Amino acid sequence: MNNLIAHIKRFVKIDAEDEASILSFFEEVDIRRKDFLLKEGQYCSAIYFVVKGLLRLYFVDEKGVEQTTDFAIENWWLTDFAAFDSNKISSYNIQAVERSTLLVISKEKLEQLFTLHPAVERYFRIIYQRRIAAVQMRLRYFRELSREEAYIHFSTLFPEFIQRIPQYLLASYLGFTPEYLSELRRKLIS
Amino acid sequence: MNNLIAHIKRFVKIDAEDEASILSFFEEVDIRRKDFLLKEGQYCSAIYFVVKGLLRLYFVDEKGVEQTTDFAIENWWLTDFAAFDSNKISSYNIQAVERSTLLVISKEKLEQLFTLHPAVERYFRIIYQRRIAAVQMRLRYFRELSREEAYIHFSTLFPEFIQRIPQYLLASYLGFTPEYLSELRRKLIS
DNA sequence: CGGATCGTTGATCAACTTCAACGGTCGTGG
DNA sequence: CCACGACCGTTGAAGTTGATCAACGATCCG
Repeated sequence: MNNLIAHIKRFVKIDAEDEASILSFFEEVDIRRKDFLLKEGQYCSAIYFVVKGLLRLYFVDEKGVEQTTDFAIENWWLTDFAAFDSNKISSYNIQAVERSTLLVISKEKLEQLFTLHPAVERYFRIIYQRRIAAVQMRLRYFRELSREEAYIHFSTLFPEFIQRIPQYLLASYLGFTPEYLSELRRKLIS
Repeated sequence: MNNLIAHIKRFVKIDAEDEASILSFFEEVDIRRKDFLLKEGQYCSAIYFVVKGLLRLYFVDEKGVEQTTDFAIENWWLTDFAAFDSNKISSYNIQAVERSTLLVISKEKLEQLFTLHPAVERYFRIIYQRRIAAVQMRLRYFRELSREEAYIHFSTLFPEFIQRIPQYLLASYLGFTPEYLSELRRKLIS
């Protein structure tokens, strides 16, 4: 069975006969490493479900440095929510860190899907709620922990994830420079 | 007409005859300045809609310093989403900054309300989506701007809000010390 | 094999914190 | 209505954390 349907079923009940109808709203997309799903300056009218692979959301700051603000692995949804919600131009990029398989749905189709299958709207209400909880926790860690503690925390919490991404992306995600991460690692090994 | 109903109607259509039914799920609560709706160590089984007034969400860090992570003014929802969603004990406090009037609903009642009035679940899906967009933007400002720039940005964007809160709460919200904010203000005035 | 990409190292520097002390103001009880 | 105490904002000195810059080494991939 499809990953997405399995994920939806973790949160809401859907009839077996509705599964195909729900899936028909989505388009499956394969994307190579380093390819883009969204580039700064474009409208962001779709949301992506990661079936397999790894995506990142980043922006480029005024100094030209890429700042990674989100990752998405299997069973995660990703988009530039600010642009998606407001129908404005995005100032973010979405790029594949690994070769990835996605399910894509446009904003309009998603709204049609909600109307036809209210259970899916409930599913989104639930995963949105969990996401708000997750972001709240992340903001807290960012606030409460020093950079060193944040690195230790994150790398002990998600060791398998650390393996999948290059170090400079982790540094960017945690909000510091690759040089500093390098220094931290040396300090922590000894 | 009630504030909450007006707010819901900004996002979804509801029948006039449903308004009373929806409101009957909520309890109106008045709370004095400095009083608490939630204390660290309690379960957080309710969510609050601010009819009038101003709330803050904060935690106490390992040094004993209060860290304010959210404010809620009129027409905003507030809770500790991490604790609310997971049914775990909260590590946050919710306190009234001003005398406030709230509408309160428990998690169970909210779920009953969703089932009885799907339009309200749609309303929550929509405001959750906007909230995720807002938090994403906030995380970006936090990342992109220096403390000085963050202060300038915030105080020009929400001048009337700045009036309502003491300076040490603003410093806490922006993630720095009251002393540093004081220094910034002096520097910026001259 | 060759070039680009990624991680490392060390020196210098800026941003922000910490701590301690002081002055003003607000609200509350006498 | 006044006086007192708690709370809040300010100031300055010293200390930390993490950024920046430049250069080098390793590795991966075409």
